[in-house]
Amino acid sequence: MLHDEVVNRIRAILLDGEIPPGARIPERELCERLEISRTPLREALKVLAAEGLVQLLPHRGSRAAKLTDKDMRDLFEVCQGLEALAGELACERISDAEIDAIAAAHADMVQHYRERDLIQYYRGNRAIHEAIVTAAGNPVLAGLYASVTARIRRARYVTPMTAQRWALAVKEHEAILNALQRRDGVGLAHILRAHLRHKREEVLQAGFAETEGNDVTLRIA
Amino acid sequence: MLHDEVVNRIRAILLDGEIPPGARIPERELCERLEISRTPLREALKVLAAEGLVQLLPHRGSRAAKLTDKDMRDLFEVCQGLEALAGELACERISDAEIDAIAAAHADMVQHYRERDLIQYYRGNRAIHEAIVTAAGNPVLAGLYASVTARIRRARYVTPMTAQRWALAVKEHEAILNALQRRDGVGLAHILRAHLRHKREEVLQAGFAETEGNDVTLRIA
DNA sequence: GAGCTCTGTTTTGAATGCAAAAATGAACTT
DNA sequence: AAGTTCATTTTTGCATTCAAAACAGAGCTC
Repeated sequence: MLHDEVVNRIRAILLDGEIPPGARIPERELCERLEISRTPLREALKVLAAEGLVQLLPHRGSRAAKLTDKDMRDLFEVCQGLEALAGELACERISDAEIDAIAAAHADMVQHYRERDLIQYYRGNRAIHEAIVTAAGNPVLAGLYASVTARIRRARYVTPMTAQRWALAVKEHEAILNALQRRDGVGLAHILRAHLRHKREEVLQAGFAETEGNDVTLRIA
Repeated sequence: MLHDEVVNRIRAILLDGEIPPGARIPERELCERLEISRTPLREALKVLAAEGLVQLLPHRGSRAAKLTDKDMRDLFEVCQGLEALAGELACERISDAEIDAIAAAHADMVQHYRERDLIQYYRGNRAIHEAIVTAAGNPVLAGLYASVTARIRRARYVTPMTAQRWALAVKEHEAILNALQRRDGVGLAHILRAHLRHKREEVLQAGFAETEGNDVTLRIA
């Protein structure tokens, strides 16, 4: 198994919440499961620590990173900035074919909204945002975006998605698609910022906080 | 020696250009120099690879990453976005004391400009930009910024800093300080973007490209 | 009975050893 | 002489080993 693959598999385990935030990472167990020895496992853990997904405590092993409200806020803030930048760049560089693909994904997502299928809706949502970042044509940006969204997503949350909020989100997405089609970079950046600000408010208002007593209620498998 | 320290020392070696871009990283030699064995060294190299400073080639060792024109452009683009975001946030959160400190650093830098001391000027310049990022009060942002600027700086370049360009840069810095003092986030973001765009143009126009034949002329020790 | 100390166990972090892959280079072919 | 092939050397990547640090728990002190 290649180094990157080891990193990705452990990342997936963390993102899936299989090792909950704050929990110790069982070195020996993971070694057996991935059928590797401690050396490559530890290399991967250091990489993930640099990414912010794992916390290393000298002589006390590694734990799955636990996010505070502040961390979450910071991550959203940066995510906003990155998406806004991606939106602007995407408008300059996106091809008609890419716009069509995003329009299709958007229609798909709206359909899931109509069916009130939250999971599929989220999936479609994510695909659109990722497509915009990809369309920006900047791998450095894409890399940072992936790292930030991974950390956010790792804290699996379910916001109490009210009908109003959901409707608003869909409306915003329509505006996003519209701005893209008009290739209105500045407008798109603004909409994306507002969109994420709303998302953040939802999440934080829902009482996100990965503290001892408060992390079970909001987590889904 | 602690893990992070190993990473930092190797990072410093790379940033200092002691191992030029594209060059093989001599594992054995570095081990002797840092007085560590291969295990911790290799852990550090994987971390630096995740950061983008080192390139790992399976079964062929690691090399100091080499940046193309495109990489450089991408890095500057992201850097612009991050600084603009930092500027906006800083205006919301910066304390009077921090503003005073930046004003002092600015005066210092202007003095170096008057003395035409480019090295000191660059140093002061960097300190101001870093202070703004710090003032944004967002460690996630600060971390990404550090990673991006490290990669940019690693490609040590000397742009043919003409009198006009230098004067313009100083003028822009005055506007930056001014916007900060007025706590004009949007304005500051704009100025920072323009400032970095100019910087990028300088660097790229100067013919940056870490290709085989073209990497000596522009590098300083 | 609460708290401290000391000892045995576990776990961590790093050095070493070993198998496999790549680089080197000498001999050979054309 | 240029290119190819094969054996030798070097380097890489990982498993294992080893010392030191943290942990756990029994016994001791007060």
